[in-house]
Amino acid sequence: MSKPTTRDVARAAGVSLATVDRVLNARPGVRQKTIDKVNKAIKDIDFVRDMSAANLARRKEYRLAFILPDRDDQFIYMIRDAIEEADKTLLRERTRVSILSVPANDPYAIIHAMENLSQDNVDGVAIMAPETPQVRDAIMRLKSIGIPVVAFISNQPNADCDHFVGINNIAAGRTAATLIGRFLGTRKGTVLVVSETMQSRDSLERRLGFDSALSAGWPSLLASPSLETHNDISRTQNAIASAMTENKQILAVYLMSSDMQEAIDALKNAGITDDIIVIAHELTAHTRESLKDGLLDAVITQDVGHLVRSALRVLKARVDGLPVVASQERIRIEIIMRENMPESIPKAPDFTETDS
Amino acid sequence: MSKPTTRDVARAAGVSLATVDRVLNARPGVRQKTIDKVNKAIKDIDFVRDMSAANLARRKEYRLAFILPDRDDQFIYMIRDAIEEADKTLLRERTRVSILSVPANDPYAIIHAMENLSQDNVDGVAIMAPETPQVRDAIMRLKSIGIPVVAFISNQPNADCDHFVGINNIAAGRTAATLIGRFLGTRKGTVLVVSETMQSRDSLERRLGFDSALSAGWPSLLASPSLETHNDISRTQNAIASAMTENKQILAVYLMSSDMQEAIDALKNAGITDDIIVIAHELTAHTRESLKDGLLDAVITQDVGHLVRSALRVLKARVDGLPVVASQERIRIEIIMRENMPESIPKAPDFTETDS
DNA sequence: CAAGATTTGATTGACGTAACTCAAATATAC
DNA sequence: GTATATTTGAGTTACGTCAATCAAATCTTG
Repeated sequence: MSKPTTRDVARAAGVSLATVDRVLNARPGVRQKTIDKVNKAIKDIDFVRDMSAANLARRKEYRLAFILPDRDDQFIYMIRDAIEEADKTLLRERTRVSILSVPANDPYAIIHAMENLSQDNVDGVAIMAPETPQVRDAIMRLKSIGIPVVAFISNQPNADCDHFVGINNIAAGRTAATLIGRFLGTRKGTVLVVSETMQSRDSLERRLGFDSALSAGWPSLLASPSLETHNDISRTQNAIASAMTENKQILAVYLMSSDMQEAIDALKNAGITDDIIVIAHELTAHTRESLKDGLLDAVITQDVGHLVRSALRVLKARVDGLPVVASQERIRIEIIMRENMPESIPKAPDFTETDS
Repeated sequence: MSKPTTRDVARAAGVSLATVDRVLNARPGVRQKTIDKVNKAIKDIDFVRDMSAANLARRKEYRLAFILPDRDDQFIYMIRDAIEEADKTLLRERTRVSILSVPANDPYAIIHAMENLSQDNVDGVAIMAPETPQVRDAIMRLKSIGIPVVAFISNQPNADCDHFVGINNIAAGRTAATLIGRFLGTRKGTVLVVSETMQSRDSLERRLGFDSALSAGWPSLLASPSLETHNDISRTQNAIASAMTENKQILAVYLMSSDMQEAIDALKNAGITDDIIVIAHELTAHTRESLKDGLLDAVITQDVGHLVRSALRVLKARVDGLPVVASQERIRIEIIMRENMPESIPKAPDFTETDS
């Protein structure tokens, strides 16, 4: 006996095909009693709706969009690449993925971009943005008009997003502290903490996790106040140089934001020695190089490909009203050292069929 | 302009729909000249065949199978669970996944199981088995009758598998050595290496990576010869107990095989102290517990859900003659410490639709 | 150049679901 | 009880591809 179809459901429930369709697609005009009858029949005969047939018939296209800051940042570039690759591969699954770049320094640009989104633009949105009341309101608007929204990399705990695709930053901070603590053993001294800004929730959470793990596990190590670089090269140079010369007790450095190439350069210029532990976030071309050099001792990272695909899967599931597989959507906190650094992955394959 | 269909291809190539179909599905009776014409048209108008429609029309089911050892092992259990979960979720995509358990101690059982496989059983196979000439031959037979095969967790470099789904075990060994080296700093002493067996390629590779990284980075640390437990509890107890008492210089222990609960128990019984670093493989209920206890300092692991899904994706792509997305199929070597241990994930959701 | 073989065209009915219409049946209100 | 609103049935067309048939056109070969 082959797989049951909607026809079988109709027969089992003693209703017509039209009614089954109404129930399956949550169309109005069906009594609760009938709905229950149909659902029972679905369970009884173990019906699972054939998504390929459904999508075919529905000739639906999933139009999904990412809103990203237009920062000039290796990490953002990697995300872009991953999105473009995903767009290519998902073409055959009737899914189009687009990127909306918004100026990172203009807090209203993102609001305007989001205001232009509606049902006839887009079916789902992934947002990477700092948490502000305006962004929250814009997210709420999208949700209210029935567009699923996921928070991407930066969480938006107060906007009621459908999902958060990203790592637990408190745990990431704890991990950084643990690595530094274990690498330093019983030595006594200071850990210099550098962040692009402490305005963002991500930084605050990392700092929180870092401090709690460090003080709990390695009381002999003292974390410095957060040195903020604000994306300003000369400022970064000066601040780090003076921090390194003033404080001779610095045994480790925690670079809390992503792709802090200026800070790494500054450390080099300040004549940092090999025995000082340096930990950074996100494996990019830059951090990869510094890991090889030995300047960086470990990088805490998340897989951008996985992030992007996870966001797309979740959005698609939301659009279809399906549950998500929680275990698949957990983004892992990865620890990369020189010894387990993956080789650079070749670019996306081309999609000429390889029939023979 | 919406997505091009076979009809558009036919028009662009100046041939009939039937011919396009013949070319697309590699049916005989088409001149090379015409084939080229059609392929050019496909490229020109950027046609991608709609797999859902194709599968629907073809009413094809993907029947995929995993061959697993029936070891009584938490890691294997986790793999089983992941496969069953995948089977449930893939039901709606006309994919059935089955598990063939073969006795781990009987080297011929797997051969017999594989001999029973043919085109009318299965469309693709993932094999987790030690590398033997018999297994290699059986894989070659499957390949020769057109069934894609991937090596699962244990590589089969001499059988010409379509893919290897698993981690680079040399890199895993290197990672273990690096963690131990960095955690111990400049201390001098011995690292006890324990493996279930050294017969398997996995163990050999891990050992290779471990030794090379340890001797290169931490010449003050000496790795012991591999202590083999052969899945024998009392033997494990005795061997570890005597190793620990005889050699007072043991600063670290590397448990090279998966789920070595007996070895962990033996270490406990031998009165292992907190300052001895212990590293194990695979995050299971057991190792998770020992991480919490503080007995284990780190676990090197691979995500079973990812492993299973990756194997299924690759097999499906092979069946369809499509390329795989390399970056998505890279299995990561994960480092888990107490501080970044993911909470236990709730079991698979049930699949009652959540339309509202 | 005829006979046969090969290649191509035109057409049709699946596959399982969606979306729509119109009519018929049933429920609810007054 | 009738009038009205709500719920259900029956039927149709479409989605993009596959698979098959049969006829027509085009190539080979001697």
